[in-house]
Amino acid sequence: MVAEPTFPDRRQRRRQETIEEALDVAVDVMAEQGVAGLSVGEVARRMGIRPPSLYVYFASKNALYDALFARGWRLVGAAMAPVYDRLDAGDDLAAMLREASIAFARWAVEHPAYSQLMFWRPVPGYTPSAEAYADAIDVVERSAAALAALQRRGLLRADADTDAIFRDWTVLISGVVSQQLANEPGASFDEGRFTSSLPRLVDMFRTHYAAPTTQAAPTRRTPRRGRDEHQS
Amino acid sequence: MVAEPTFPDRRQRRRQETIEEALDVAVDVMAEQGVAGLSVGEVARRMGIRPPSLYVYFASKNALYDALFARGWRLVGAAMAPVYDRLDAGDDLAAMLREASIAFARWAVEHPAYSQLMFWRPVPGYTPSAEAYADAIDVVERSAAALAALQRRGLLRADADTDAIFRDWTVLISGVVSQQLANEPGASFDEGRFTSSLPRLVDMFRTHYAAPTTQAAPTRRTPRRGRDEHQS
DNA sequence: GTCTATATGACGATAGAC
DNA sequence: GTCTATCGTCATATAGAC
Repeated sequence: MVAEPTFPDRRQRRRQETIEEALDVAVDVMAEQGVAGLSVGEVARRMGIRPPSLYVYFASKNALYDALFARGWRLVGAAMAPVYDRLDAGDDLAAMLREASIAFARWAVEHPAYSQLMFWRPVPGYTPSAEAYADAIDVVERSAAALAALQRRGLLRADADTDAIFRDWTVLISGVVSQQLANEPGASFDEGRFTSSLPRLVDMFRTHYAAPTTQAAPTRRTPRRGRDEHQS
Repeated sequence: MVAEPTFPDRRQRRRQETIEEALDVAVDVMAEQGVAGLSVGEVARRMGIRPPSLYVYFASKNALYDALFARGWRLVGAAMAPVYDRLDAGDDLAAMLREASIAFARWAVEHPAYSQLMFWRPVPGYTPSAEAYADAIDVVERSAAALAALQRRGLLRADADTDAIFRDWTVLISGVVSQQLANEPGASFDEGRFTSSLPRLVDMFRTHYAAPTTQAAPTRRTPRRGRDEHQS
């Protein structure tokens, strides 16, 4: 117990590397065999270890799915991060919506195995744990907050229900992703028949929800004050 | 071979009834265990027969999936049939689009097991056969034809690409269905958060694609003739 | 068409030696 | 942390008697 030969964090780093490798391999397997076709034995085989060894890192097969689910949402969240920044600062509504929709849909289409696990629930007996689900909620709420901010800043019409705007937004994106993954699975994002429709659909959304004023409301204090200045 | 004791078509009817029963039970199993969790043994168990007996009716498990896939598309096609009729005759674009979207989405949400098998591809190792796929194509092409007819009749704008209209339409519907099934699986069609957004989204679609003329073009021969009168 | 019996195999998961 | 060995379960599918 005293004077250990190796640093504990070094052990932990090795461990974490093995876990990451297992997850990478698992994604490959899901991509080839289908999400529900993932098997612990196949992952171990491809890693060059025996199936029981994997149980050192994952308590069960569902724990493996859970790690993949959480990792997927963290990855898509990371892919969206720069977009959120620009959404909070930019003034060009059309460009921002286009960029946001593309960032999400592109990631989803280019990571079909993750997407199917995250957006559909194709694995009998697996439900995301509360911990894994928290990563999903993070992304969803950041997206909802970004749209709500656009509305607060006067870029989206004030007379529309904030939740409805977001719900319609997710329907558009998930519709494109669903159709693309289901009906043209092999196609790239840039060449997909459905992903190609994304700008047009986003434009439809923007036309419907853009604030009537042509001039975007500035972020700074404005002439018309006294109202609308009371939120955190 | 001569003078059979029972009528062949009677035998065939019994056989067909057994097949239908097996499919009904299979849908129940998919609904409970997940689409990929369907097992021949479980179906047999619930029917009160032994697993090998099912192989008299279905050559393999994938043949069972195939029958379910085809049956699902025939069912949704039947559910849509009256809607197609009204689409071809009616003049109220908003009402027709609303009705069509609701008919499809309602069926999908109320038959989640079928829907997941038909719209997503959650079963490792199963791909619909060409025969089963033909039933899917029937429905898709009838829907596309119905929208194209609306455009030809002047209810949808002539300057929009016919394929694009249909693609956007399917994205809307499938987006609603996907989101509803994935995020609020238990909810009824009438109470679902996403299905409730359907009328609003369809209205967005209509606003975008409705022909600019406020007055709908009549179906009968009209003053402006000589053009547009040449289709089967 | 139904059954019993069985081939055949994969899977998830655990025990315990090293 | 890795392995061998193994348990137990479930699955699809076939052979052949009745």
